[in-house]
Amino acid sequence: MLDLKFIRENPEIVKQAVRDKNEKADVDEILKLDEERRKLLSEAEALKAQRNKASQEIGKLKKEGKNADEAIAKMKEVSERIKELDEREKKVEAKLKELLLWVPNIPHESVPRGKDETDNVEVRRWLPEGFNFEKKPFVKDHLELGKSLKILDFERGAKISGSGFPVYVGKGATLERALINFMLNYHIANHGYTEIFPPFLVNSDSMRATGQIPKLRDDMYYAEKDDLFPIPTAEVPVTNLHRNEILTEDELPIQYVAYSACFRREAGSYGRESKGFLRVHQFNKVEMVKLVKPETSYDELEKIVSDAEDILKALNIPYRVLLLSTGDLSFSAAKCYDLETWSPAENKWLEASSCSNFEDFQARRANIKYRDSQTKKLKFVHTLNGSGLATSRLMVSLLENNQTEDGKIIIPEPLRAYAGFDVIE
RNA sequence: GGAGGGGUGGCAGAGUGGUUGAAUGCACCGGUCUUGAAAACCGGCGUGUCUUUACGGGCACCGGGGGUUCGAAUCCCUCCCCCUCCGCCA
Repeated sequence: MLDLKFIRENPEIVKQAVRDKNEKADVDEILKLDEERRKLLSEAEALKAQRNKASQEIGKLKKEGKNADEAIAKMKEVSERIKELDEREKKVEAKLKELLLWVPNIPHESVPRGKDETDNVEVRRWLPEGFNFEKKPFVKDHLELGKSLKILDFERGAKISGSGFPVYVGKGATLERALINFMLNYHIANHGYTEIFPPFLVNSDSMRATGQIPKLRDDMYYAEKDDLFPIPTAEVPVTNLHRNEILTEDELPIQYVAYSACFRREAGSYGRESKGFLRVHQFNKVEMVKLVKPETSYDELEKIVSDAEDILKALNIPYRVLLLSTGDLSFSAAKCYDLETWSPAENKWLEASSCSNFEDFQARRANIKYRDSQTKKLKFVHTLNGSGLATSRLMVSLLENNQTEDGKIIIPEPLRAYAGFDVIE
């Protein structure tokens, strides 16, 4: 959420952001409601001041045993008028708040302006020793590998839950678990994160705070009976850990890493990159979340990207880093890098991580502040998160890049101790 | 799911309709004292919002929402959360 005062003072910047992000929030309507609300407020508050004063007088009169009927009758009228104004003000405010939730965050000045993902900018790429993009003739895709090695079962997943719910079998299941543990331990040991194991179902306040609702509501699963949402990412519960809290400056930066299953309806995306692991309704992800002081958040963003890259380097997986253009930038983000891993079978890059700085956009919704030691004032923290990483897309690259001519999978060295085997055959 | 108890400022904890935004203690900040520190003493110390060039002023907030009243932390309704006991259960 943006600061209403900021919108009031910089409507053109906000409108530009709405256009750049291909959103359709009605800034003019917001400004109109804002003005109306303030007008109603000042009128109602003047009357309340009058009423408060009179009520004190009445209290005094009664204490002295004097008659206060006249004053009471007069205030009764004033109270009626206040009630009327309050009701109108509340209606306007509710509408205003609803509209505000649809205003996207403003892209950072360093974000390239563009209409969609085709305008994203490749920042760098990293390729293992001796790697080349030439497709070897024996290369199978992850579906074929999963089937021939009996480590992935999409058909039975579809039977028990529907398409997009893969089942990991045998060494496939173990490898998935090894990958998760490796990534968690790596971030804890080398990057200074504290592990969180969060709830996988959260309430609507949490979903609103991180920005999933209202905009992405249809992409979320929902347990109506209990008013709970299965999380689309650990970002939601972990960022919300400190919702409505005032942190001390010396607690910052806070760095959490969390594994969670992630649940996404992916409504309307059928047929689009939906093969196998490329788009699923449930997947596993290790997520990094940071709460930091505003002045450090862009440095922290670079660090979080590099933390995710370290995993890919350790696993020897070819990847590239993209800086998203305004048109591809998510609703809540001010700046975002994607990490894409190479799939030799698909002959293309696959998004495996997304690292974003939300500045104070989420903190404002979640009401997460800290007290600045210099000014003694409360300020909103900046929040960031990055996948470190999502296993499904990563698994595609991992399997495909490590297959041998005779159809085996060589397990990358760092995962062997976790998996307990060196090869899948 | 059933029965009972409870949610007040950073924390602890008073307060049951009329100068209570809220006693008191702790914590915190400034000062006096001290070579320094501690103790003691003095003073300060919530958030949001509206208004004002500014100083300041208004309003709201005692878990959330609604109601009664001239007036609500205090009374009523409703929801949420926490604790204890019972039931069920991985």
